[in-house]
Amino acid sequence: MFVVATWNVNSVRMRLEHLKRWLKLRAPDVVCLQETKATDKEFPYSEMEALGYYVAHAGGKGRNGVAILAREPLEDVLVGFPETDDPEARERFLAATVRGVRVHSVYIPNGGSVGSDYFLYKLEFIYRLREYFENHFDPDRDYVALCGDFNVAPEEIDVYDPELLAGQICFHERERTAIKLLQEWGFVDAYRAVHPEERGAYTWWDYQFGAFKANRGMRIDHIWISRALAPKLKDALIDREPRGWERPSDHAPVLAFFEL
DNA sequence: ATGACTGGAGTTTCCAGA
Repeated sequence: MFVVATWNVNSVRMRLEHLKRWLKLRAPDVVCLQETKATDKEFPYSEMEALGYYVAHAGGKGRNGVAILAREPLEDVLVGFPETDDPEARERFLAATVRGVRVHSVYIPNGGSVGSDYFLYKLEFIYRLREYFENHFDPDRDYVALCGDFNVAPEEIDVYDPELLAGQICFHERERTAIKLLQEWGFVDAYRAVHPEERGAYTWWDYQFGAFKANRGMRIDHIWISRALAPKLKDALIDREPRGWERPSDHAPVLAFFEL
């Protein structure tokens, strides 16, 4: 089995013990991390290598930051969108090839408040992702995985209260339209493919309001795979366990299991 | 009705997160 995971750790330095514990527990082959909140210099390379992982990291000071860990060497590492020189994208978009799969660790901007400049940047970022996949891959031939914190819950069943959250950040119609267009390039949502009807399956819960205990959350972290890769998918799950550990990330990891 | 939590920067308070 070839196991691919994604996890927004909300600071790799604050979460280092959780990350190490979880890597030993689940032993995934590939892990995409987001919100490492670390410069490349601050990233704990040696700790990951000690656990048997090769590492690619692209980060900055204090915010953002994405990484890919893999048990095999990472080939053709790409930082940021290849056709633009958006410095922020260099902390939010990282790609590498592992076992013939082109893996992307992406941290789509949160977007701040609906209608702000930052919200427009979020939409633009999603449209640029669509263009990138259009320009570089064929969804019916290439093994592509898009993993990360998308900051968008695609469907009503992906949020705890669709009426309350309609029009709010991460569930606004414009975000959902953009993310749908990205998916229509040729991606299959791994978790939803395995659990098509399941409600209450979330990957993020607010630190406040006892949200995790009450399971008031949103499914905003995803592993999307190209149609070509989809027949190899055997299982997918959201690992709620580390969200219950002491001083956790506010996100839970998502895992997808393949027979390549 | 409002706030309620966390991490980081950098200063003792603010911003961003979602």
